[in-house]
Amino acid sequence: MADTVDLHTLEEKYRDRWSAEFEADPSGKEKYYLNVAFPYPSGAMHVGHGRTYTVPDIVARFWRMRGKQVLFPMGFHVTGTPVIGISKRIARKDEKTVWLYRDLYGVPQDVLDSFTDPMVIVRYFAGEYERIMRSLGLSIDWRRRFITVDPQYSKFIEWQYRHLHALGHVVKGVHPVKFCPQCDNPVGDHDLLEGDKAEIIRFVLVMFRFGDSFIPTATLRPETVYGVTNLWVNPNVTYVKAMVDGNAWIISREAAEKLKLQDHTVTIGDEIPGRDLVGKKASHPLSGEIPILPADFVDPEMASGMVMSVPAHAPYDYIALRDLQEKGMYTDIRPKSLLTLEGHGEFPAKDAVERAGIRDQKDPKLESITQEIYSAEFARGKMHDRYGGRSVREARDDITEKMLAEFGSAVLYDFDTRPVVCRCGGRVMVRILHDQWFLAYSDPAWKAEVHDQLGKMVLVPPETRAEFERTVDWLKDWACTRRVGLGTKLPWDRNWIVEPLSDSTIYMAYYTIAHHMKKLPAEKLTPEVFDYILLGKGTPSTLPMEVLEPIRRELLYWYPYDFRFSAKDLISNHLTFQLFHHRALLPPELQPKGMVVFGMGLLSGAKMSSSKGNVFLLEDAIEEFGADTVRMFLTGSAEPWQDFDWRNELVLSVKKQIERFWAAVQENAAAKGASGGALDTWLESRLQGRVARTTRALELFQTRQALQECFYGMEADLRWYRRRMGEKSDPGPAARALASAWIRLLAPFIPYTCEALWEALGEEGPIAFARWPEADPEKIRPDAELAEELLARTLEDIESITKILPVNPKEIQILVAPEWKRAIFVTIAGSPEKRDVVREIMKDEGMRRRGKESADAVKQITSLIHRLPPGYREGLLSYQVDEKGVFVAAQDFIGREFHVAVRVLSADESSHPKARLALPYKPAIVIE
RNA sequence: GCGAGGGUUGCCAAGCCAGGUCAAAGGCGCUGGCUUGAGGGGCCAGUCUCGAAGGGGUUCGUGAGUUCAAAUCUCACCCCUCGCACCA
Repeated sequence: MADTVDLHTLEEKYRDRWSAEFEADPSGKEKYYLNVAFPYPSGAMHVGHGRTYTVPDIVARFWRMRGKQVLFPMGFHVTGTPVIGISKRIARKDEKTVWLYRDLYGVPQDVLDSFTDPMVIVRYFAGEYERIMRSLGLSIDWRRRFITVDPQYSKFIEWQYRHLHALGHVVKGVHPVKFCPQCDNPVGDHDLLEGDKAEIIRFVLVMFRFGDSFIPTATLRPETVYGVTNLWVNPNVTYVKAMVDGNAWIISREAAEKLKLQDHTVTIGDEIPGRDLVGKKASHPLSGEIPILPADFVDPEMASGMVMSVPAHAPYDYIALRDLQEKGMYTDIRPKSLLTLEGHGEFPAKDAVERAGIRDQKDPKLESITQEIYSAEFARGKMHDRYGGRSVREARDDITEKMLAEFGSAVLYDFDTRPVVCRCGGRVMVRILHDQWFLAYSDPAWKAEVHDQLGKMVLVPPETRAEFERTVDWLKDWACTRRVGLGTKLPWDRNWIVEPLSDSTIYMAYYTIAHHMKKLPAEKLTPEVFDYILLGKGTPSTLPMEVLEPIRRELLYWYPYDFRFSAKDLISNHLTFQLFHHRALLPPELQPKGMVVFGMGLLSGAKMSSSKGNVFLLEDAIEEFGADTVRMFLTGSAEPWQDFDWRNELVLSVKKQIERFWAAVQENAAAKGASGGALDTWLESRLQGRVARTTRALELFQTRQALQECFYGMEADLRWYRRRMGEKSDPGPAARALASAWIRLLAPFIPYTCEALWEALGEEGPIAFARWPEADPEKIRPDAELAEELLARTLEDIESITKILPVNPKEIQILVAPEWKRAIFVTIAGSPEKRDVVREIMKDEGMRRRGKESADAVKQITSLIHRLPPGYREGLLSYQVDEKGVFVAAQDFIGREFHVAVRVLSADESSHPKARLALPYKPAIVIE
């Protein structure tokens, strides 16, 4: 008996043997192609990555053993900006970054010194990823590895974008972005110190004429211009007169700065104190001449810093006006209603303010009331007939258009919350970018294609379907080009780089041909070449058909992919994007077939985060526990789509379990016991069920469920088998069969251990290609399983009794129920309608003669049947179990268990009062 | 705030869609016993609570409801996770 193994030696040995074992070429076998979202190699792998890649590996190994030709490839995503930032921080010896890379990730100093070049970083970590993935035992075809800036891959991107452009899916547009004037760059939410939730809002500037100038008031509700009674200006703020595109505007200084970034030429001129404007008049063609009034709530940082007042419909305006009027000022101004809203009076703002008991314009409740009125009026409001009589929703669009076209209005973008601060400390503003290219995901026709595609796909788990469908509806145009970062240049506009998410949408197809592409010079990979390889169109001139034809054949062999795996955070972008691109670029027969979405990883209950240092490095985990332990823990503690929690103490117990498995297989495989009797039949029968359920679980990607069956379940069966057999005898042939099947069932999960055992048992060939066990229905013996179940249940009963009894038992009697009770059992258990059963039974002459005894039995048996597991109950109906025979055969066993003599007899042979309690499959037990 | 998913007995986690089979699988931890090579070994049992007989009582985020019957169905509320865009 080889008790322990040196896992590390063992793993190293097979790692070498496996180096090229999983290279997969087209063959006569049915293919199975699965892939995972590739990593961005900017740091070390942690155990969370470990699970992301182990789950598909288990699936790959499973199908391989089931005889499919399996492709499991891997590449690296290196496009984008993060590594550029990292290299800069390394160059300026940023403390936190150096700590992260040198101390946490363990990058050697000389390597770290070269990290000032971003390409060095990604190449280094791509190498590290491969090394660690190999040590984790991933069955990847490494010949196909590529990174997203390989020149051949860039050619592939160029081909895609030319097509998307030609199809009208890539369009040019204007795009407001968060922008830091200090950095002179757009900033993403992750670049922000403050205000990362701020959204860009589009305001319409309503231009009020004020002498030779304009006062632009910013609003989200331009249709309310008909209800304007006055303007608001903050008397304590100093405004400026600025020349904007040749016209004089009176706005806040902040607003002037904003306008500069939004396609306006702005020259700031004289200052104008707010209080100087108070009491003067302004006018607009749609509202007439109105006065300018003072209000403290007017914020110079908000939009233009000028506000038009609609007291009938805007609570702030109503309150500010009321405050003034209570002091006896401007009492001639009346709110002016512009729409009707069901459930509200003429002036909804007034109703709401009064209902909420708002005191003045500083009341914090005003915010929510404003929101409430705004939503209600937008959803259900109807303009008065004199203002067109349309719904607010429609009127707003009309009036916006009209104002922009005829009344000199402009658009001003601003944030909904403030402040928004860049990491550099500078104030972030909205800037309009031009010439930005977009993927037109908002196109309804394109969306419809993706909905259609989703309908044809298998989504695991099924709950994600709703989220995918929502995402498709919700998606807007996606800015798909960048000015900075690593990546492929947009072929027709070389000032732009294809954005990182946008260059990784159909790369799964590239894996199928990547190893061929590597051998071809990039400059020969013209669009025509890809047209031929991917679409079968044309005759490329740069390369001979003898070269291209096998490449296309390989693509067609593997593609489309069967399943794509990824964590759930990619649903709202990548996983959905790739469906758009597949539909746009590839024919119907090459569309994706399924996706599996993972949960996230926790480390001892806390979120795993590299930047916070709360990570457990995968390499350390493999070093400490062994690759198999890591794999089994990561896939056995939760199903792939559930979040999992890495806890060292739990991992350690998994390691012990594997060691137990190792010893148990050795012991049972070497067993020489003679062909066993009923017990071997039982074990063999159990095994068939385990095999069937393990297989089923893996077909459904349920790694945890599969392990429950093929690890813990098998172990429990084997334990019972050994316990029943007793110490002395040697395990029989069923145990040897189990050992062989067991190794293969676990091979996808713990391949190193299983490969070693497979070899130790003298089996031919690598276990990765061994035949997956199949359940043999001939060997399933429900009667044998029922008999053991009966025994086990009775054993439990005896145990619970002996525990309660304060005395040491000297003898156990098992009193089996008489035949007539079994007849009742069969009648009741077999009857769908339990109520009439009693009457039926009592019709029988023999039953009636027993009187109360049979009536009691009916009651007891009904209650017993109610408690039996359904499978067990049905089994007992279909198969006769000779109760007495079972207990007599197990007499020695029971005696051994309890160290007392055991007698088995029929209940009607005993005069003991307990004897009357005997029920079918629940014998009376007398312990004395 | 919006969209999606989730809250089960010390912990992890089945069960919930198809209501009774559920005091509720399995693993971990802990407790006790056995193993007459004790130390990260194996086996057996217990682990909500009461019980001198295999049984009873109270539980499945909170509160209501439907039903003969609810962890499972309905409604409301509380809490957690993921996503909310140019970022991998």
